[in-house]
Amino acid sequence: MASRGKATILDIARKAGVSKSTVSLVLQGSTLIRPGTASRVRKAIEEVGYVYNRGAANLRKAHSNVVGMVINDLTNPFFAELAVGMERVFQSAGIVPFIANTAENPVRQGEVLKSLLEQGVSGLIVSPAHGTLPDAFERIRSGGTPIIFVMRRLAESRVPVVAPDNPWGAFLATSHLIGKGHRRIAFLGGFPDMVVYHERVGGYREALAAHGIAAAEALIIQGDTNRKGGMSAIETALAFNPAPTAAMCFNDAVAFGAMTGLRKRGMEPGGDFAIVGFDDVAEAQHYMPPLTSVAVDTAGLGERAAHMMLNMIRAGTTRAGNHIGAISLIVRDSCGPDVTETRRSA
Amino acid sequence: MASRGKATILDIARKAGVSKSTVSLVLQGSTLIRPGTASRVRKAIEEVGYVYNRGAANLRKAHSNVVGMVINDLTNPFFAELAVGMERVFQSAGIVPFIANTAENPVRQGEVLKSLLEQGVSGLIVSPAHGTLPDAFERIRSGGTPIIFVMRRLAESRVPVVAPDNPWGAFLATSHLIGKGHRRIAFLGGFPDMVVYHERVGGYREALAAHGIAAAEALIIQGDTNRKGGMSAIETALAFNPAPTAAMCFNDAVAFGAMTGLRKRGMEPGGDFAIVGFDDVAEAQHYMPPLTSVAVDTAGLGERAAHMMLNMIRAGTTRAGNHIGAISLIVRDSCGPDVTETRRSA
DNA sequence: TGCGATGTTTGGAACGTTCTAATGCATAAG
DNA sequence: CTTATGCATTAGAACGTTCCAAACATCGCA
Repeated sequence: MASRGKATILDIARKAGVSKSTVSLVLQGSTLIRPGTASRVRKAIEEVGYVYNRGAANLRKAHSNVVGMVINDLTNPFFAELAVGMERVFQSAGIVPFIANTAENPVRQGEVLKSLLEQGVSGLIVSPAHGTLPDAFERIRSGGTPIIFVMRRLAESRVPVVAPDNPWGAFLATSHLIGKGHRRIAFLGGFPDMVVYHERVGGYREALAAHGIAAAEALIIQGDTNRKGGMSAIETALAFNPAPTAAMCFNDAVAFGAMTGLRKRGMEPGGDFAIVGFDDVAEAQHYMPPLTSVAVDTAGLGERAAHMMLNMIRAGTTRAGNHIGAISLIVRDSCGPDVTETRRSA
Repeated sequence: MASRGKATILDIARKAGVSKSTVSLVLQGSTLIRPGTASRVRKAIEEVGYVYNRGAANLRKAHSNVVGMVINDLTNPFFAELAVGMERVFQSAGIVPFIANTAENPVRQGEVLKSLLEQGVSGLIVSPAHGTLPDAFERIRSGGTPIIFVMRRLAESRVPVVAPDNPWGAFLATSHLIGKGHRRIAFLGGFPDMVVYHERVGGYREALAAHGIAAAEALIIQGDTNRKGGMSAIETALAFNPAPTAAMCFNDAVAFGAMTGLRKRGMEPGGDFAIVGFDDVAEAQHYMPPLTSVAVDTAGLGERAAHMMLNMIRAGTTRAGNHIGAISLIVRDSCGPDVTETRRSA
């Protein structure tokens, strides 16, 4: 019975002795149908194990209750948190979020985007993969599908963005390091083709300048924004002479990697070298030593992005203002005690 | 042009001066169409910015190229890794995996499952949320949709499972602890309504028995299978007198939590108390101290599950054999040096 | 010239839903 | 006893695709 061809609205209409229109009405909870009829229909639905065919429905309705969230790296707990933050909002708004991972690969991102679009998503929230070209997104946007970027933005793009205040976060973090007495401070991780990179390096530079410290370009070390990137970046940093005594990291993953790298060289993060991260992932407070980091209110940003998307969908527009989230520096132990004057000049 | 109503196969047919059937054929790469015609059609497609409507297509075709992966906790890196492992396989098989997170909530899981089904997925890979009842899945299965469980299984369910060799893993890990000289060994985390729990506790018990150690029921401490659960479990464990000197943890997240808990009490994991985890997440080797853990070949399990699903879809069956993956104990520093006889009796 | 074979293209029905307009049927109003 | 008013239900066309069967074109060959 259930095995050959799924049951349709028509089957259950027959079973309940009504027309398909009535069943459809019941399905969408119309108040038009008399309660008695409605419950009879519902019983039939239950009995047949009917599953609604949203594809067929969308064919007529043209708005689809599913949005896509395209994430560049789901194995980074930060993005995982972000994703579940958004998911929560969508779920309670009755719309279904599908998560897709691009593994920082623009080609894969293209495929994923295509699939989502073909599936008829009514909106897209994207954290673009490293190396993405903006035109694909412009095309989607001008095609009428609401789309917004989270965390990352693209240089020449007019897609609305939800992101933390990167320059200010980096400024605060770097200033903290300077306040501890450090003067040779490295910046680890990220690539110049990411806007976020410029924002964070910018904040770092400004902090140095504000304290009259000349930025040493050689201490700005590019690299992948994950643990491995952090390990090799710190390696490079320590090879310089004189070596830096502290590092501002592109994000927490890089910071964790840098810490591991330090230990490999027999140095203890916090004691021998100060590290500050960015994102303040859940792990940061449990790490050894607990990581000083820029908290960006991950869940809050996710929720904000989701709400923005909801509004865009409701309003049927592809435009919206940007949102720059407030940040705060969470001081823990990874920067150790203040560095003394004598040590600094050593 | 693009703004009012998306372009359809018919629009592009008009544009290319052919029939809709021809366009459809081109779209599915049929060799029937003359190359010249095909490229003319393709050009038209490009020009209009046409996006394929998979919903409409599935209406006729009845098999859908999308599978759903339902994960109980995406913020646990272990499951994130598992998900991307599966994703890779699916992607290269030309089918689109949608990831959904249930946040360990059976109600949410129900909603997610419903949505996925309505969307017309051709298969489902699920890591069931804690507290799930099996009947929902049995219904899906008997409805003809291939479904398999990963990592977790349900007691009374006949759904195929891909999981690591839990009993053997726990046996090995516990034996390692015993070999180090520990006799009072706690088991931390998990709940008895999870099959995995029984498997792992079972292995733990067997190891104790094999070495003639009586299991102390009070040292088997239930709790959430995340960091927080680990923190409170170790708390409970240490309150006993005599306190245990080592713990086998349900998974790495619990182990990390337990380590944090130890430090809170002024004890150093590895030195003062031995900890072993389960899963061997990427983080384990970078932790302080590096965590001894049971490696389950996460990516491998994910790939295996994905391939199994692919086969089921191709064969049009809802049945398949279980797969129990081999495990191996990765010894690192979290169990410290051997405990001496005198210390053990202290 | 007619015929089959081969290769390319096409019309139209079908898929499962929504939605508009129309229907039937009470009841209330005139 | 009509006629309007409201409520509950329904027929049928649409949505964008696939696929079958049929049509058309071209060709070689008797």
